[in-house]
This record gives sequence, C-alpha cells and structure tokens, in this order.
Amino acid sequence: MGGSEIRRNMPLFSIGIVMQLTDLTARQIRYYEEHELISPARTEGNKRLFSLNDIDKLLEIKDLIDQGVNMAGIKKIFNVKQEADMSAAEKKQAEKTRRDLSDADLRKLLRKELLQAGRFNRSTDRGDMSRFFH
DNA sequence: TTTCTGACA
DNA sequence: TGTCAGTA
Repeated sequence: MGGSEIRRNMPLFSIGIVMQLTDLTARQIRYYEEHELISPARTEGNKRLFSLNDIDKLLEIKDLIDQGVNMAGIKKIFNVKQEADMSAAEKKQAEKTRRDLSDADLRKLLRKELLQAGRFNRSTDRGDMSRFFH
C-alpha cells in the first residue's frame, strides 16, 4: 500500500464543502451514510469530517444515482469492487459472511411471502441493472 | 452560521 | 428527497 493512503483517509472536510464538491444535498450525503456507503469521521462536537476517499466515493454514488441505480444496486457494486482488492483469505471470509446474510434474509423473505402470498412488488427493483455497469 | 437528528401537512 | 423544528 502506498503511504498516500493515510492522506486520502484524513478527515478534513465539512459537509458544507462536500456539498459544493459533489453537488449532493446534505440530506443525500447523510442518507448514504445511514446506508453505510460512506463512514465519515466526527469531531468532538459530532460534526462530520469527510476524507478525499469519502468524496471520491460520493462522486461515484452520484454517477450511479444519475444512471438510475438504487441503493441496493450501489451496495452490490461497492461490495464487488472492494472484494476485488482483497486477499484470497479475506475473500473466503467475505463469501461466508455474504452467504450467511443471504440465508438470514431468505428466511425472513420466505416467512413473509408464505404469510401473505399474493403480493407483486418486484417492479421498483432496478437495482439489478448494476450488473450492466461494472 | 453551520450542522445534527428526527419527523412528515 | 425536501424541509421544518430545536439544538449544539
């Protein structure tokens, strides 16, 4: 890893600066943080401090959003991306984690759909379009 | 003045 | 997502 990594991860910018740099609203930026797409540091006063990496990530998110990709799709893309630069051992663990999460979600979904079998809400799921981007 | 969290006529 | 409230 290059020593510049520490600089790119240095918490430097307020949300106001980031808004101007990314053309995103504070609402959107906080929303993406809620969904764990970014994890800015905090000051003693609980103010968010963004790094260059955070800004790059927000820029990518903005492009994806503009292309019609939703949160689910963006999360998938980011997961694949970060999995790309992981060691084999880490990949194995990540695969297990992903599988476990899937099983948990599957049980929930299965129970719901068994209970109220008769709902068609697959129309808004454009998240899978992400497969055509990365 | 800026940012934060929570909430929704 | 926008926006308003009430703070820190």
